[in-house]
Amino acid sequence: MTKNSNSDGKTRRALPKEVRKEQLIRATMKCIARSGLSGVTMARVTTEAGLSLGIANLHFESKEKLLLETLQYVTAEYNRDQRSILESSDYPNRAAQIEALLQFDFSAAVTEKNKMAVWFAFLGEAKSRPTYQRICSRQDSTSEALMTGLFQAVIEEGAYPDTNAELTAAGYIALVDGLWLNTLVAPRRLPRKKARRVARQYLASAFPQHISPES
Amino acid sequence: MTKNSNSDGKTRRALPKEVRKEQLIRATMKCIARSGLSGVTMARVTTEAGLSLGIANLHFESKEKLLLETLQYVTAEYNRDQRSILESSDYPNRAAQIEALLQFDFSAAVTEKNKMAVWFAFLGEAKSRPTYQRICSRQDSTSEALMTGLFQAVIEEGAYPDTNAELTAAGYIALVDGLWLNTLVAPRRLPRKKARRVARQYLASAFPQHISPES
DNA sequence: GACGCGAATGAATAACCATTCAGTAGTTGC
DNA sequence: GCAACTACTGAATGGTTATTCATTCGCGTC
Repeated sequence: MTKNSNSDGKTRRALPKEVRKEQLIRATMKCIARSGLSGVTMARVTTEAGLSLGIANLHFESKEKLLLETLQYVTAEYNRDQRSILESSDYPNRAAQIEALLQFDFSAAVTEKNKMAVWFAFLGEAKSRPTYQRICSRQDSTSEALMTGLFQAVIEEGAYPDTNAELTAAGYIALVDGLWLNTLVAPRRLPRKKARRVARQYLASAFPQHISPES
Repeated sequence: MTKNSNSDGKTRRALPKEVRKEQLIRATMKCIARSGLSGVTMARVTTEAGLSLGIANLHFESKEKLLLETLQYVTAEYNRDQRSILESSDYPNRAAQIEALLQFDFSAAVTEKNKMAVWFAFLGEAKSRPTYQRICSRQDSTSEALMTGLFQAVIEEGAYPDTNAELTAAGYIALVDGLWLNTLVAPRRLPRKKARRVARQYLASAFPQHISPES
């Protein structure tokens, strides 16, 4: 065994920048979930990470940058995975693609408490901070356009003359945001699976020939 | 003319507690909208109100209480008016009642920028602050139950065997939240009237015999 | 096993901000 | 027009917290 056991942190240990950064970002997420954005202090974050006070300023330049990178960490993953579903041409049909989107949006990984807390903490401040706003806009033009395109194709396939793809996509995006928010704030009242059933019912009533309201 | 003209504030003027409190609450709303919850300071609030630093502690006991009363100010009005629509028996039929709900949720008064900013600023912190959570839960059991009851009655009237009142109500509540959020953060992408059209489409596809998808 | 480098520490610093309160001025009653 | 009272002011206070940096320590190299 080397002098620095990797288990618990009695001994100080030099580690590559990337490892420390991720460690601090995860600690920041926990702090935001536990005490809100305004309750985040450098002392709390570094204690949570089991490191010393100065470390956050060493790896990130300032608290502001630590917060920004934390937000980016959460959104980047979501955007990447959602994009890959929307842009894929590997699904047997469009119904399966929409189904995948639904499963993804309410998967345990996406709706993880810490991530949702970070997301909405920043959204709450987004209106007054252009930087947050830019990072937060997961429903950016591209994603919304891709989704509208998918829905339009489904509408043509299924002959749903009364359904408007653009409004349905905007609705789905907003509905998911709202369901996440309600699930985060009151998981008792709206557990994840119920949230998914609600979203499914939305899609089923827009595209009855493609999506069934049950499971 | 008395020594204290009520026009501009050169002269100091004693006013009843209620007037000052409302003045300070309005200033707080503006500050939250401008700089976010974490950017609110007593100095900013009192400057915005055109008063001196100490006044907020005089009328509210602490900053925390000022913030709490600001949140209550915003939610109380919403809850009162929404309740009165849900509990009224004066509508010619249930379709009109739902229509009123929709008009109300996307009226200019309800979606006013300052109010929405306050609402979501607190929601962003709600998970970690039980007090905020309690005040914020507009979708409290009672309202949700009333809405579910209304939808259930409509389902029976219209013979929509595949529609689930409970899920539809939960969905409407979440959709409204999500639409508000998107409208607040990116009014360009989702202007108020488009948000209303999205919500209308949701209700129209759940209750096609009662609500039409167009205006 | 000593040298050097970069990672990590945490006491000290400085900025910020809620709260206090002694003083000021408007208001009311007589 | 004079008290007595109340609303209001803002400089001073003290607590909190981001940031700095001199020092410590681990680790690879020779």
